[in-house]
Amino acid sequence: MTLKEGKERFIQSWGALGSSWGINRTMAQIHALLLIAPESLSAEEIMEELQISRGNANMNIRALIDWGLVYKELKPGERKEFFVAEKDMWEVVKNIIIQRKKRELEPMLRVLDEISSVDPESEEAREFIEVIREIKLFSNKADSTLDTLVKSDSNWFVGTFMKMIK
Amino acid sequence: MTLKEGKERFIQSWGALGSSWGINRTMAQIHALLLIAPESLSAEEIMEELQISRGNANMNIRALIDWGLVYKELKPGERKEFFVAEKDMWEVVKNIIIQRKKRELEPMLRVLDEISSVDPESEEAREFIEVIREIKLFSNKADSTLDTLVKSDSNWFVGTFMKMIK
DNA sequence: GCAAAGTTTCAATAAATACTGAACCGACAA
DNA sequence: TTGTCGGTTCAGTATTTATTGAAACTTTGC
Repeated sequence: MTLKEGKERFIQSWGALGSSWGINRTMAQIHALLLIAPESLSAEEIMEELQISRGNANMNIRALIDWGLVYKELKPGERKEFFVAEKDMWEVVKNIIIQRKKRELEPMLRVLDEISSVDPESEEAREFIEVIREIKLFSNKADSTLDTLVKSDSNWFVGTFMKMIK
Repeated sequence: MTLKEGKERFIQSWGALGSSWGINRTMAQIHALLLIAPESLSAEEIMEELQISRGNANMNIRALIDWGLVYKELKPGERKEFFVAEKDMWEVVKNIIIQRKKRELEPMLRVLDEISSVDPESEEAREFIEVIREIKLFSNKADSTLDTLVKSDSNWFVGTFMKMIK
């Protein structure tokens, strides 16, 4: 397989993976492109490589920066911005966990709290409250487990975890 | 908050959560509806409750069964099928992990293997191979961690994990 | 102040995804 | 054999989501 084919395959697959996880294809592809880029790239280069418009590139690059997966790099003397991806996969996953926790898990926990307040006037209502309580319990546990996970370091994940739970 | 409002809020939020994770809104809503239903429901009842068509209901119920999140229940004497959700959240999460691992992580691992075979003829190619190698290493670790996770029981998650890693 | 180089925004549009509804299938009972 | 009750499928359509491209904005140098 040639380098060119390999790169294309990777970008395409990473894009597909993203889109089945609710991340738009282009955003994932830009991420892939930057992951394997030997140097930081400018918006122009990204547009060129992926055949996308300026607006699209800009918005998705911003989103990647928001997620902490890509950094802006200002080269001295150059007026335009360059972008590099975080290459440490543990950092990548940690940032994704942090963001999704904040954007999805936490709002869900708030909803679960709110709806716990239905009047327990009927048997059905009491059963509803109970189901919600269990989901809440589980979600809280997940929430704090993820917190701990995010605080721990890469080594822990790569090395210790497997032994510990065996 | 009334029971009706609470249920609606839950179904709506669960649907939204699903759609940000690449699961279609209706599928997540049916799941939510079944999670809080005091009894198993027929396709008709689901259609009625969520205001969706027969075809839509049918396809998404099948998908939920595929994922192991919903069971078919045949009531004696009744001709039609009824559906119940798996209520144990740990089982729910486990099944989702199993499915997504199979559908997304494993194919990705295969792609990473394939593209490891690019000719290391240039310096750039060697760098590419190295980046891919690291991603592969990390993904394999994630893969086996998830395997272990799935094999362990609910108690482990709810009870022991937190203490262990502190 | 003005032009050049670059970035951001967003309304219009394209593309992807989900949904509908009608036709079809199979099991059963009369 | 025919009719009924449900389940399944899928082409056409609707809805949602992503993308484009042009205008507006910002920064910098002259």
